[in-house]
Formats: sequence, structure tokens, C-alpha cells
Amino acid sequence: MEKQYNFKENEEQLYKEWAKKDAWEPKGTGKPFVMVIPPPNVTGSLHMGHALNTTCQDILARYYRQKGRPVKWVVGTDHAGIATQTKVEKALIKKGIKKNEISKEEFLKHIWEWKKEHGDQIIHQLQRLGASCDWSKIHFTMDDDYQKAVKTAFKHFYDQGLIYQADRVVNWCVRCQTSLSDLEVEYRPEKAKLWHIKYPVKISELRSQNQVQNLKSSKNHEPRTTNHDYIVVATTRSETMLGDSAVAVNPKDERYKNLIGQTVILPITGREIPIVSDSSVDMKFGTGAVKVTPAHDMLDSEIGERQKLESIQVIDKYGKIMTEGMQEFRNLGIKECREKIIEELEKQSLIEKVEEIEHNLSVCYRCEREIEPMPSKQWFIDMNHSNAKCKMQNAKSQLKIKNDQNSKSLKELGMEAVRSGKVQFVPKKWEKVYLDWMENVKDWCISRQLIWGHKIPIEGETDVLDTWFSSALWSFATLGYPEKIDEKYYPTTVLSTARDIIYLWVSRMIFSSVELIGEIPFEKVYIHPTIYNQEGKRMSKSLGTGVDPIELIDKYGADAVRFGLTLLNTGVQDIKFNEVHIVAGRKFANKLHNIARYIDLQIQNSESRVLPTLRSGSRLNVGKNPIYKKYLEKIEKLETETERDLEQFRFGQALERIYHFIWHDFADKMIEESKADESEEKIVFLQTAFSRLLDLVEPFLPFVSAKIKNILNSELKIQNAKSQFRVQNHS
RNA sequence: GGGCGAUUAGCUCAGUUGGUUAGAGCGUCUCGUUUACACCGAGAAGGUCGGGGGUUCGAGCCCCUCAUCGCCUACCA
Repeated sequence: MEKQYNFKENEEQLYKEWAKKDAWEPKGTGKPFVMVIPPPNVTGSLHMGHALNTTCQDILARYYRQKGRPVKWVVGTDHAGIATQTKVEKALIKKGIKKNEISKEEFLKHIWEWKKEHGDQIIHQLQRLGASCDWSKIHFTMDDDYQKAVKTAFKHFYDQGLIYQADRVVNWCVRCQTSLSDLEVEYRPEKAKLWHIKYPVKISELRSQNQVQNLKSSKNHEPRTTNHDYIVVATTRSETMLGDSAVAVNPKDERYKNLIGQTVILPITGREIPIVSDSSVDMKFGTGAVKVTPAHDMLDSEIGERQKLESIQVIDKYGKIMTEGMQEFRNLGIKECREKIIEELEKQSLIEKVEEIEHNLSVCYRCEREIEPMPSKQWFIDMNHSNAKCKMQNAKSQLKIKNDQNSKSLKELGMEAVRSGKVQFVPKKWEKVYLDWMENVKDWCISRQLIWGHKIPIEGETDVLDTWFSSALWSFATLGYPEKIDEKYYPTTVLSTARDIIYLWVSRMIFSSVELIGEIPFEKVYIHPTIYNQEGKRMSKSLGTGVDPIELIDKYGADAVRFGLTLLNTGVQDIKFNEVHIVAGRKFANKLHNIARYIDLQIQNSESRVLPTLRSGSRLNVGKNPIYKKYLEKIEKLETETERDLEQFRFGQALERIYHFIWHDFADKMIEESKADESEEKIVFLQTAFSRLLDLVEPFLPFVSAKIKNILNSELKIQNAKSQFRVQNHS
């Protein structure tokens, strides 16, 4: 054995062996331990979050496999609709190909080519980390059998009356040319100008001098600069006033009480629109009076619905102004129009003042372009109603849907699965987060105007499904649905994932599984900590604050990376990434290697005539020496504590204890003290103790552990063969 | 605006129901080349556990309050 552990050589050799198809198929007879890996985007590359999550899962997989349970760890990738399409679009532009200039079919071909070329990258990266997934089948959400699952699921929801089409204001990405669900919208703080615009009130309708007086003396409106009477609205989006249908004020607002029901003349357009009262208006913001554009704002759309206002679309899906009449604005970009309107209003002295504010700009989570809310016909899943599910289940269906489920909404099913304790979150606090969100869940917009994805299985539809619709089926579509689900493996045991997809993914998997299978998808949801960079900020590729786990693996080894991440993973606390712990991991691997080297030497130098047959993991009790006996009891305690920790997902605590024991107890004390012992028993003891300690280490640092076990085992074989030979010669 | 979490050694973090002198890794300092390992060993320095108040025989841990930071969420136009 070399003086220093060569992780590179060892890991290179082992991970290829482990990536073989049948290497990790479930074996054994106990209660199966089943996980589905959160499928990474097919175009993605491994980031620190993946590395941590994969490490957690692999620790569990290897630990329970060691315990003799059949472990099934389902693996695969997600087609990731919008993310992939955006990525391939960009790649094509570099080649001089524009998406708009080629047919849908050609574009799809390019995406499949891309998938073929790059789709395996993330899989290889998972393997380099040592992930012991069941590689015999690498699922993909666009596989034929998966497509079948999606179609079947859609049909079920549809037949139950849970899918409907509606014309609604949705989040629209002008660049991606698709709708987005609320969860796919991100927010970016931005400085903006808040224009205070005077909308003239139709004076003839003011019934009494009193009202005029009231209006004039209104605090926010002074000093008056013209002879007219106005109501002042505040907006950052002047261009949308072309589509205003009302001005809304809070019914409790004394300033405007008497104006409710009056009419204002919308500047520029000259249209007459009412002043309405709506309790959603915040009296403290701006002037307390808000212009209502039902077609281009989520809140306004709701007000519009309540107040039965007309929805006037003035921005088209390409982000251009579309107006009837008023040629001067037609086809302008949004920002151009915004300025032009302001110019015009200034000319008419209708701008009262301009405020600088900071507000949240909503942007597309994939391309970061500004979101334009606009009306659009889309497909939705009804989350809140149960009476829609009037049609009874298909008698031929093998789905065993319990009767009471037919009277519950998806929201209720999702909440009940967690409330009842059937699905448990670890740490527990995420249950509340989940339930709070579920409680207020809105209907889910599932149609996307993309090319890459599952086509909505309705005649004539060209839209595809939200990528999360298909991932919602992941836990069972990978285990046999819609054909027969292997009941042995369902529900799965643990789902380990990141907190930022609790809503996007976990929640949808739960209600989908309960609705479609009549069974929860997993018993436990482990939400691992989030990794931040050293400044405590989010790691982000686009910000250049990310750390590439593969580079770390190259530098320190996969074992070391696993060690470093796991040591920091103590549960509740989020992780500020720091390389020092990975350095410690590399040292630890080396330490293990050297302990093995020492024991190996002892075995080799042994003059023993008869070495007891030892196996890896042997529970053989050694000898009379009470010190050794006691020490093995100490190890047993460590084993118990590790088991307890891993049952509670206390990965960091478990590893820390093992690490400390091996280094500062076993190596620093026990081995040092044993050096004085010349007896044969010492060797038996060291070998036994160490092999048990290696078992404890193996789930955490599988590469170095496997290597050492091999060496020690083969050394033992040699020695045993020798002693057998001697025994035979003597007899 | 709501919710959650954090604040412990120079840095990154442990600290399991409140119980003697608060721990680890890295870093720093001293010594040590003893044939497993210098990616090592022996030892040392370094913390009024964010501030303030309270409960208790006893508080890093429980309660209140303030401060700072972070995350999630929301319709502030």
C-alpha cells in the first residue's frame, strides 16, 4: 500500500464499476427502502444543491443496503420544458439558426439532438459523486412509457372535471411566448417612477357643492393648479391607462367616499369610466386611488371581476401596444408608449408629481424578461372544488380510488395526506409551510405555449403541459403507472429534496398520487438545508457565485466532497459553503487509508500459525482481553447512535461522531496503546474493530471504504490460505 | 406587509429533554522526523454563547424585548 491514498485512481475505477447497469438493483428480503431521485434537468449540470441532496440519498441507500434491505433508488432526468427550450434556442442562435425561421418539427429535432449529446452529462456527474442509483433504467419524462403516464393522468383529471379551460389574465412571458404559473414568476427589486396622474371628474355629475368642496380640500390634492376637479391616481405603468376601466378607492377612505359611483374622463382616450370602491385598495399607498386595468394586472383583473368591469387588452402577446383608434400609440413597445403617454399628459398638465419608488418587478424565472400580465385562454387544474368530480371512476381502471376521495378537492387531498401524518416532513417545520401554501392555493395553469413538452391530449390543441405536470407523476410513473405499480415499492420511503420545490413539485406529487393512485407517494419528505456561498448569499451561476462540485471532486475526491457537505448538514441550519470541511474530508480518507495500511502490515508481519478466519463486518467476539472486549462494546454503541441519527436524518451529527471516534479514539488511543501488545489477539481485534468502523464510514465515504475493504479482505485470504497450508502440513 | 430561521473561538460550524472547567475542523503558537499517516502526533493560546430584562438552586439551551443578517411569501398600483 502506498503512503498516501490515491483518491483519483481509486474513484475513477470504482465509479465506473458502480455505474454498471445491474450494480444497484434491489437485493435482499427485508422491507424495501425506496427513493425516487428528484430528476435533474436533462440539460443541467451538477450544482452544490444536487451534490448535497445526492449525498444524503446515497448515504441512506448505502446504509440500508448494508442493513440487508432491498434498496431501490429510481433515477432519471426531467425534460424541463421551458428551461431546455430556452437553452437550445440560445445554442441555435450561436449557430446562426433562429427559432422563428424553422418549423416546429425541425426545432424539436434540434432539441432531441441536444438531449442525445448533452443529456448524459448530469448522469455522469451523479455517478462521479458515487450515487448508487438503480442504473438499470434511467427514466426520462419524455420516454414513451412516461408519455403514456402523462396522457392517462390528464385524461383522469379531465374526466373528473378537474381540468377546465378559461380566458384569464395570466403571467405572460413576451420572450418565451408562453404563459407561466405564479410559481414560475420571480421578483426583482427595481427603482421606478411613480407618476401621479390627474383624472378629471365629470363635473356635471357632482351633485352638490359639498362634494366639490370635499374633493378640493382633500389633502393629497393640494395645491390645486387648475380650475378643474380631479382624482389623482398613482401608477408606474402609464401605458396601461389606455386599457383602464375604472378608478378604484377603498370604501373606508373618507377622502373619496363621496366620489364613489361618479364618472371620470380618462385622459388621452376620452373614455368615461366609473369610480368604484374595492376593499383591496391600500389607502396608504400612492394617492389611495388606483387606476384599474383588468386586462394587464392580476389585482386589477380581480377587481374587474368583482366590479363587473370591461377588460380592455391594449398590449399584445409580443409586448406591442394594440389600440383601436389612437394610431399614434399602435405598435409601440411598452416602454416607448409609457414615455409617450407621460409626454402627452405633461402637455396637458395632468401630471401632478413624480415619485421615485422601489418596487418588485416580476420576471420570467427562465429568461428574466419582464412578465406582462394579459388575458389568454389557458387550461387549468381545479384545486379547490370537489363537486366537479361528479363522474365516477372508470370501472376498468385498476386504480383503487377510495370513495371518500371523490368528495374532496385536490387541495383537501393534499392537505389531508400531511395532516394525517401519512406524509411527514423532516424537519417538521416544513409541514406548516406546506399546509399554509396549500390552504391558499389557486387553480394551476397547466398549459404552456411551448414546443418542447407533452402535448395536451385534446384534439386540435397545440399547447404543451407545464413541465411540472409531468414531474408531479414522477414517483409513480417511474414505478409502473399507468400499468401495474409494483406494490412492494409503493409508497416510496423517503423523498429528499430542496425546499424551493416544495410547492412546485412536492405538493403536486402528493395530491396527484393520492388522486391517481389512491396512495401517498412517499412516507417522509426530507428537506435538506440550502447551501449558500461564503457571503451567505444564494449560489447562482448567473451571478458567478456558484461553486462547481465536479471541480471540487477533481481536486479533493468525491469522498472528500461528500464528507465536507455532510459534516455541515446538521439539519435545520442552512449551510454557508466552506472548502475547509472538504479538506478535512480528504485528510480523513487518507487517515482511513493509513489505518488500513497499519493493520495490513500487522497481518503481514504476523507470525501466527493459525489466524482465525475473519470476514469483513465480522461480529466475532475476541478473546479474553477485557480491554478489547470493552472496546467492541464501545463500537456497538457507536453503531446504535449512528442508526438513531440516520433514522432522524441527522447526517452531520452521525458523521461527526464516527469521524471523531475513528480518528481520536481508535487511531490516536487504541491503536497507539495496542502497539505494546505483542499477542495475536491484537491483530484479530484491530481487524474486527476496524472492519466494523469501516461499515459505519462506508455510506458516507464509499470509495475509500470499498478500496480498503478489498485490500484487507484479500490480505486475509492470503494469510488464511497460508495458515491452512501450514495446518495441513502439520497434520 | 406577513411568516420562518440565524446570531457560540480569527473563519466555517456542533452543542439531543436546562446540570460540573462550552466542543470540532481549518488557521495561529510551542515541541516532536517514535517504521500507519507531516494530508501526522503531543500540547497551548483564543469565547462575559448578538444587546437588555425575566423564570430557576442552576440558562448557550426556557420566556419577554431590542438589534443585525438571511430566506420564503404577498395584489402595494
